Amino acid sequence: VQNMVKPDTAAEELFRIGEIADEFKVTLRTLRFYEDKGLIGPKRVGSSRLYGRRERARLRLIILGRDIGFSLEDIREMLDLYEPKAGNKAQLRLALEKAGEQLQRLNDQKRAVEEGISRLNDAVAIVKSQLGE
Amino acid sequence: VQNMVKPDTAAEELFRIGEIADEFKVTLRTLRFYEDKGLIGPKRVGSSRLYGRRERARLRLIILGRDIGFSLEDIREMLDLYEPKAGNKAQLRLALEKAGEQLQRLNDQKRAVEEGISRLNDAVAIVKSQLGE
DNA sequence: TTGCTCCTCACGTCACGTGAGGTGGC
DNA sequence: TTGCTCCTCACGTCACGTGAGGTGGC
Repeated sequence: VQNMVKPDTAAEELFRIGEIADEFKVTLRTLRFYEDKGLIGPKRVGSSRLYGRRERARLRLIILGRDIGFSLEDIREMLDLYEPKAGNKAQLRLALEKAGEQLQRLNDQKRAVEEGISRLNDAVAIVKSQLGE
Repeated sequence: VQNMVKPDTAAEELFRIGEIADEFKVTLRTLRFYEDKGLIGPKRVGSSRLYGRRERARLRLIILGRDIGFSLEDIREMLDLYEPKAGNKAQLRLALEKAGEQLQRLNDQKRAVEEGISRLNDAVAIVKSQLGE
């Protein structure tokens, strides 16, 4: 029979920068840059970086936010929302306000992307007919 | 009775840089930058710039492309598609290829934006409940 | 020893932002 | 003369890209 009891003192799984870069499809430079800006703080062994659960969770949010058009500074502020210490009411209200503005921008962006898709499709159709296909 | 005949030798309507900036919601600097990069070429009267129909049409496409994530260099190449001289078959095929890749990216981007919208909405709901509203 | 992966500077790039200092015509 | 709008440099900024030159352990 297998042992049903696993010690939760099991060491956290740690990844090297190259593995993280592959996982999130970013460059090493990008990961170091985000660290420089205070967005993440991997552990160190010697001079090498090691990324755990917390850093990977933050990275997911950073990259999502970045792809959506947030500045890294905005993202840094928002990340605090997901940290347990974020209990300050005034700060939460501020985050709500920012989120509202961003939702507006996101909807605008979605419309722009959709318009772009349809325009590109139109252009492709025209070019194809010009090529006689 | 009104005159039904309008001379089509009527002077083209020309706009100053400030008017164009308002219309397209960009800065003067942006318009001068695009000119510097060869994307537009307004007429000059003395040192002042004057924008006609052609420039405004190009600007619409430039800004749409930019908002959608094209580089200005990509946009410059694409603009040639809309110019009458673009008859070269090889060039049209190349544009088709580029358009296909871009459609792929646009669809990815649309999905990212949609995911961002729903994540932000989720976060807003959580924060609101924490604030007891 | 050779490869691989990691490291730290540090300059380059892209798309503008932001003054500085000045001209032109209502 | 004062305001307004326009002009040309030219340095700054943001989010990295891209080497240069070097270290560490399988």
